[in-house]
Amino acid sequence: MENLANQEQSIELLQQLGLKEYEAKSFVALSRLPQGTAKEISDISEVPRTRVYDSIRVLEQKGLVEIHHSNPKQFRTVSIDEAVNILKSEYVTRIESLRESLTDLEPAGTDEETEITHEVWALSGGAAIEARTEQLINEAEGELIMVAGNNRMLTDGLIGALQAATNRGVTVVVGVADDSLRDTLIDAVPQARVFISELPWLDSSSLQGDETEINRLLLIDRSTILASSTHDPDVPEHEKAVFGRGFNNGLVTIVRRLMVTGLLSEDDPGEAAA
Amino acid sequence: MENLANQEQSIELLQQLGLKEYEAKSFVALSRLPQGTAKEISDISEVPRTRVYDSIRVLEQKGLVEIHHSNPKQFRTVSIDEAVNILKSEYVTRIESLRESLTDLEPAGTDEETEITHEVWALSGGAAIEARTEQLINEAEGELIMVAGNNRMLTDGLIGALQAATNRGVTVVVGVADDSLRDTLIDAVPQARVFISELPWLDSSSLQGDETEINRLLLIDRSTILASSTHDPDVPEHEKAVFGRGFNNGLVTIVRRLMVTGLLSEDDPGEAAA
DNA sequence: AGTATTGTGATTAACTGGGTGAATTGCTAT
DNA sequence: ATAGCAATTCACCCAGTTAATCACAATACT
Repeated sequence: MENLANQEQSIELLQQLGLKEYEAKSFVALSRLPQGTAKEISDISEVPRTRVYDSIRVLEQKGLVEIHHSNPKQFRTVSIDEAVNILKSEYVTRIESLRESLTDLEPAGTDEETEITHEVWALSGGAAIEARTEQLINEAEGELIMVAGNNRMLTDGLIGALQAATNRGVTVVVGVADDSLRDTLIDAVPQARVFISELPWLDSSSLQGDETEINRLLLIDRSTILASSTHDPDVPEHEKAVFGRGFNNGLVTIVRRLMVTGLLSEDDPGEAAA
Repeated sequence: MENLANQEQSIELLQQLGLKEYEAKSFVALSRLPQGTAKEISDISEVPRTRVYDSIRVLEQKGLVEIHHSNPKQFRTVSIDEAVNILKSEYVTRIESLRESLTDLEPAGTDEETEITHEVWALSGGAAIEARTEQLINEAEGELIMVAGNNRMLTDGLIGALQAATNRGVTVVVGVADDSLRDTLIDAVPQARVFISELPWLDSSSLQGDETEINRLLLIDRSTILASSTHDPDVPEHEKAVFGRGFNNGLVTIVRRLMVTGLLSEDDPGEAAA
């Protein structure tokens, strides 16, 4: 039965990569055959036979399928690796062109640079949040406090950034979820202070009906914070974050107080005063 | 005015990468501003003000835009690099998932393995054709004749494959369009016989009204051929090819005769007999 | 020739996305 | 407070696209 799932997933992915439903289904059907006619494809996919021809024609023009002009026509896919590489190169070139053309867009001159007082921004998506996290870490000048509610939040990239931060003299305090990561972190970033975070306000179970987990907490130089949460840690796209800047920012003030007191007093009250 | 073109291209590319028109336009507009409100975005894009909100919301969920929840709401894009990386990773994961799920699709058991007598297949797209070319080169056991109607047809990958072919004892004959490539080829694949192809049947100008150029010609072990052509060498997607297998295949027979006689007798009649 | 199968084209139905305006919300200035 | 204005959301319509079906021509097979 897992094959069924594979089939569904293949179709889904192909559609996300720009193919139409019939094209995706025809391609997957054809992938399961050494070669096939319109009838055979129609039989094992749910594509009306009369529409297989259109679909295959498009696939052929994308270079994913070969056509043998006999009667009945025979079709077959190029190898999976070829097909995937074709799709990949298509997107790689698009992405690179995009980077270039975005880079030299002409700035639009709306002179009113509305100053934002309480700078609190919302963003979502694991990738975006991680990128922002790394950027903030690199901005740190004096102190950096970070709590990872979940081990997979501490990627190699972030650890590298933490390392760089300690190297330029930033005080780094990191909370992690369990021992294993604690040890690797101590290895990688020896100057950092690492602890196991068991902070009560991290624990969602204390709040009834709230399945939201806190993923990341970041406090940079006591003036910039980033907090992210998610309902389902397995779906990075659902991660949501707010981040705020400015010592006098309301959000920053609250979180700063929570983190600095709660955190520094937790397992080493001595440092809280410092 | 080049900026206008950049703007157009950015919008186009973003749409190809899966964004809707309004989303793409909003993103590009916002990219030209340090930050902006719905009104500002609507002014410099052609997105109705009331639809900016939908669009931005989607962009935010993709991690491309940050939202400042004030009134009026402020929006801003993440940095270009972040944005591009997010899009890239999105597609990289999709491609990789696709490769996996395609790889273990269950083969469909249509027992009738219809044997194909005159195996002549059509395929299009520069990438697909090049991949097939390389694969055929790697199949060669005894003799390999290749003519590139155009210098850009001889990529590094192909040259590498040719090299490998000579190393396993395959006789390699390559025709190229001009001296410069000839020299680099001789360097890279010393055992190959390289010549400048000025074959009359390669020259489209001899045929009135036919703008089609021959791109590649490939003859493997005198039993497999690949021929590709294009109307416009600058648009790789328009390249079309046929390839055929089997010593007794009609197409193969004809092309084999054309190539072997016409080619080998052209600048060195001595070898034609051999 | 007759019948089944294959291929092409046209036609209809369903859906998606662009475009527009009304209803709601929130702020500001009487 | 409340009228007025801007900002925001919501709901709807229209057009283009795509899915789905049908009718018919072309081809092979008996």
